[in-house]
Amino acid sequence: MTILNNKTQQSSGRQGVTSRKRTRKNDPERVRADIMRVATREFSEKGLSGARIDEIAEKTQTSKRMIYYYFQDKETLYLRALEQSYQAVRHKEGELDLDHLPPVDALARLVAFTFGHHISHPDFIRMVMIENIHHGRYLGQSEFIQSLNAGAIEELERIYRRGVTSGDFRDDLDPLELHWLISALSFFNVSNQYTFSHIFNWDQAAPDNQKILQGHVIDMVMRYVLSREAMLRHLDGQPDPQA
Amino acid sequence: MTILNNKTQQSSGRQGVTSRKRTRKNDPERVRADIMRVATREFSEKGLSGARIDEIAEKTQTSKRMIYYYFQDKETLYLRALEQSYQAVRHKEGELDLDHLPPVDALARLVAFTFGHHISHPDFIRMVMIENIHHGRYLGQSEFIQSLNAGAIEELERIYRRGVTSGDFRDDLDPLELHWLISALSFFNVSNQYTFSHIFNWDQAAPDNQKILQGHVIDMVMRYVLSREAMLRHLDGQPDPQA
DNA sequence: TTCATAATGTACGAAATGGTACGTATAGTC
DNA sequence: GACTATACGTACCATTTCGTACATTATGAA
Repeated sequence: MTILNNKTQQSSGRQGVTSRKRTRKNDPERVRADIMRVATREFSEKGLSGARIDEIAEKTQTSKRMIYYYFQDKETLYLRALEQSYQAVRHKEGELDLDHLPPVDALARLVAFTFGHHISHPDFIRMVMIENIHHGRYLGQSEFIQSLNAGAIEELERIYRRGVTSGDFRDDLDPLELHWLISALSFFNVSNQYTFSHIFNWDQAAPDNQKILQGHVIDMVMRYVLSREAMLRHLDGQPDPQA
Repeated sequence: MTILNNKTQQSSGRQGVTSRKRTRKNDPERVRADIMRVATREFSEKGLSGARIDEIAEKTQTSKRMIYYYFQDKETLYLRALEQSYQAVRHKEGELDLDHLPPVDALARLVAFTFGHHISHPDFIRMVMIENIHHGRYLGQSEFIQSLNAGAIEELERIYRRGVTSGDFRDDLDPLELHWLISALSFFNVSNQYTFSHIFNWDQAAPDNQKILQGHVIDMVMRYVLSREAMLRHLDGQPDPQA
């Protein structure tokens, strides 16, 4: 039972250069954010059951005690990490500034952005995958995420309506279903890159191939949405007359 | 140290109706298959780290000992379950009998089948999701899976080539990339149904909506693959002249 | 200054969990 | 029937892992 009792004089030797005494600084916001940052990475990498609270604590500036102080238990911590993941990828409306573009260009750009945005946030993708493995049980508990994403398709809706009005787009599509199609292609590109690459011995993540796939996705969506007339122009490679 | 030693006369009371004595029957194949069946379900439901060997053992007719006897450790068991999942969904070439159909019809049918096939095998989808969470580390160890899927796109390749020859399809597509597009749409439909349904308050799994989505996917792929001429026929709703 | 409350650190515990030691039974071969 | 390799069961162990008891310090208000 040799318990070393080095309470005093035991300094982490990291944050205090001037004061060598143990002058603890209370900084709840920082501690919370620190935990969240580490937890999000751990959960997204290893899943809810794979992540270890002790490991999260170690990678933190603080202790395991604080995790349970700010978040009741592992599941709550996971839920908060999930929420933060969703929040982190949510881009502000109008950030793309698409409303001034002709519908055809606007849609092409939105699809291109969505595709790239998914690539830029692999840990978000992983969190969503993990959450789906859990049948969306935790997401269902979060009214926060629901409200957050409620307006996620407003931008697409505006573009689509403009396109229908201008005659560039067919008028029989549902923006939600269109969003589903775009999401599917963008999501799969990140989520399944490992298995797909392995099985077909094809380096899907290689920049060249990513460019090819992005081109396919954009073109595929455009061809699906364009009206008959716009499609003919598209097939003939003619520029948009409005441009 | 009270150890109850009820070795004899301790019968599970399940499998033997006639013989009341403990007449154990050696049946390696059955034991192995039993373990595999349970393990596959457990892993696909809870992931590699979430699944519990003890729980798998409990749901088995046999004991934990046997799991380690036939499979060295948890990871090997997972790998075998992964392999079995891939094997289970692999359908035989020609099973669909598409080669006698005109290319346009054949492709539409292949897409429809792929979409439905994914729906019919949710645990396979889950295993693939889980494996991607693990960066495809285990799949990489299995030459079995790779050889299994090598010919997975041969059917699509044949159809595509026929379509190019007949003039129904454009000639600038790569069958592998085409397969990627079809897979993405079919996979996402199962993998992300929980989060997507929740976020947009839309019951994606409802039969009506599944029909709608399947229609979108088929039509989207067709529009992407059709040649200019075939596209015009398609847009005008005219039947395939070859039919 | 006093005092209450929020914030933090250390050590520990109970249960879960992957894996194994050890012994027994089965079945095919000679 | 004797023998041996394979198949199988029970109890157990070492470690991991989530979570907490308990003590202490910081901070702001009265």
